[in-house]
This record gives sequence, structure tokens and C-alpha cells, in this order.
Amino acid sequence: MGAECHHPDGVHPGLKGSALNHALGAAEQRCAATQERLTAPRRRVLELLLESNSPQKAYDLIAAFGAHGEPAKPPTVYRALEFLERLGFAHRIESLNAYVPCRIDGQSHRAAFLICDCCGAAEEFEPDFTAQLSAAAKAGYQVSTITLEARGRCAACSAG
Amino acid sequence: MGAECHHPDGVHPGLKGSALNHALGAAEQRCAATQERLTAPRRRVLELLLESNSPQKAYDLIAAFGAHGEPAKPPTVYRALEFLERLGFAHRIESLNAYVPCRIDGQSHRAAFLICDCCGAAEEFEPDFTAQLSAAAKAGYQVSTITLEARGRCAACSAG
DNA sequence: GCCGGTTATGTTATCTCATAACAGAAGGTG
DNA sequence: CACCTTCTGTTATGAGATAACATAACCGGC
Repeated sequence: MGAECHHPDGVHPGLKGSALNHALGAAEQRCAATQERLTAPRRRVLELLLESNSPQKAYDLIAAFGAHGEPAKPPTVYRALEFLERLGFAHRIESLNAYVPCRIDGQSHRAAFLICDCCGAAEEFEPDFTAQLSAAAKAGYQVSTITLEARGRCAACSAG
Repeated sequence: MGAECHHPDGVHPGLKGSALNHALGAAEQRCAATQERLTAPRRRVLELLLESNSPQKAYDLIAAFGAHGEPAKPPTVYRALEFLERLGFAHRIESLNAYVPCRIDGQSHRAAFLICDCCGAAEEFEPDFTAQLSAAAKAGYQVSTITLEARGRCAACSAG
């Protein structure tokens, strides 16, 4: 998936087989616990995100949606993404116009990414926004969501 | 400019008259100091950003570009924005697909914004990325740029 | 069981955002 | 002024996202 290099895709290998089923099952459970429905298109989009090892563009998901190569209609996928983001199953990476499955347990409403400009990997990490939230409070802002995107080179690409 | 409310546009009033000319002059000087050229279209786009009190969409700039109502062609404005971003005169706000003039002196390569979902204001602040940079270093990343966008409500809209 | 509200999907069309590609003009240097 | 480099003008198209409306599935009360 590397845009500029041939380094291993590394960090998040993409799930398959039983690991994938397990992740989807966990999502079902989390939905059931909150009266939300993981319907077929939502489940399919989550599956596509989990299977992949790099951020996926909406139109990649649209193209890959059908089991036998038929694409989805754009609203189908955008609606599913909206749902998955709302429940914290997926994140949008603004600077890439792309989507990733959430790799961190729990629904934090906060996302932070290390994005490798070389291999295209996007690693989610647990952000410590203390400093920024205190700056926001000082300015009188009530922050509801906060995202951070750091661009650079991952360990493998720095070394290579 | 408020999307959802009628609060004062507040934080960054938008420059005009001599303040605007002064800001443009300062930009000229900074360009001259580094062998860069603040050409007519670049200067015009910077002027439009400085005049406004809220983040501007690219096509808003395109529409407002001409002195007598003639729009610019898209590449004209996008090229100017690219230049202004490169030199630190402007920032793109990813989550809005919009642009603001840099309100902080010096060329930091770092931007952080408090964005009010109520009145649409975007306030730039000096970020302290110590915590996140240390997390990135721990993961082996070499960070080149980093952006942060916090959504919420500004002081005026929280009060109102 | 079936009615009625609510939520989700299917479908068409369109809108917004951004860039590729290439020709020509302007600046700067020997 | 010849050359190279950078910037601009122009046409066309590609990528990303949503509006609007009709239909279908779910689910609670009765």
C-alpha cells in the first residue's frame, strides 16, 4: 500500500479469518448493548476497514463493497461510515480523506494519528490532550471533539 | 458568518484599511527576505483571507477574486493557497475544507485551531505538542508536521 | 397480528473540492 | 539577449460528498 516506498505495511496487518469474525462479533455486541443496529451495509463497511492494512478512501470502499465486484452507491457507504464514526468503530483521517477502523478499545471521541508519508501507514495512538485542553479552557472554549494528525516517517521508513 | 447562531464574529475581526495594508506589506518583506515572490494572485488571495473574519472556502476565494466580480479559475487560487501555506501565511483547516490567514508570528510549521461549531469562528493558538511528540518518538516516528483541530463552542456561544 | 412511528436503505442526480496537463508570459542571470 | 526557471492562464476532468425522495425493515403498543 505504500505510496512512495516498498516497506512492509507493518503496523496494522489487517484482519482475516477468525480474528476478523471475532472483531465483527465484538462490534455486534457493543451495538446490541446500546440498542444500535449493525446492519448489513454497516457491517460490510466495517469488515472492509478491518481487513485492510491502510487507510481506505470512501470510493475504495464503494468499489469493494459488493461480494462479486459490484460497487455500492456512494450514500450507502457514506451512511455506514457516519454510523461507524458515531459509535467509535471508525475514524476519518481528515488530511487523507480516508477512513480507518478504530484500533483502540472504548469510545473515546478522541483520535490521534501518526501518518507515514512514505508507506502510507496510519497508526492510531492514545492521545494526551491535557496541554491543548487547558489552552482551550483558557480561551473559554468548550471542546467537544479533538483530533490530531501528525505526518512524518514511521520507524521502518526512517530506517530504510 | 455564523452557521447556526447570531453571535458576534468575535475573535478575528478581519483587517481593512491601513491594518490590511500593513499586514500585506509585512508579507512582502518576509518574501523579499527569502527570495520568494508575493505575486499579484498570491497577494490577492492573502488579502481576501486577511479581510475575512472566518475560514474561507477555496471556491469563496475563487468567486471573490476578481475586482469587479469576475471569478478566478480554480488553479489560480489553489496555487496561491499552496504558496501561502508553504510560507506559513495561511493554514488549511482540514475538517472544514477551508483556509485562514496565519494569526501567529513566525513560521512554525505547526497549527492548532479551536473551531466553534456555533458561530464558525476558528481561533488559532500556539500548540504545545510535547506530549504527542514524545508519544510519536516512542513509536519510532519522525514527525515533520502536526496539526490539531478542536471542535466545540467559543466563549461567546457557550454563554449565549 | 397489525397498525403506526421511527429508523434504515435504495436510487437518481447533483454539488463541492481539487488537480492534471500544456501553452505562454515574466523574472533573473550569465 | 539567450537561456533557464518560475509563475500564470486555460481547458478539462477527476475525486469526494450529499440532497432529495421513494421504499423497506424494525419495533413498540394494542
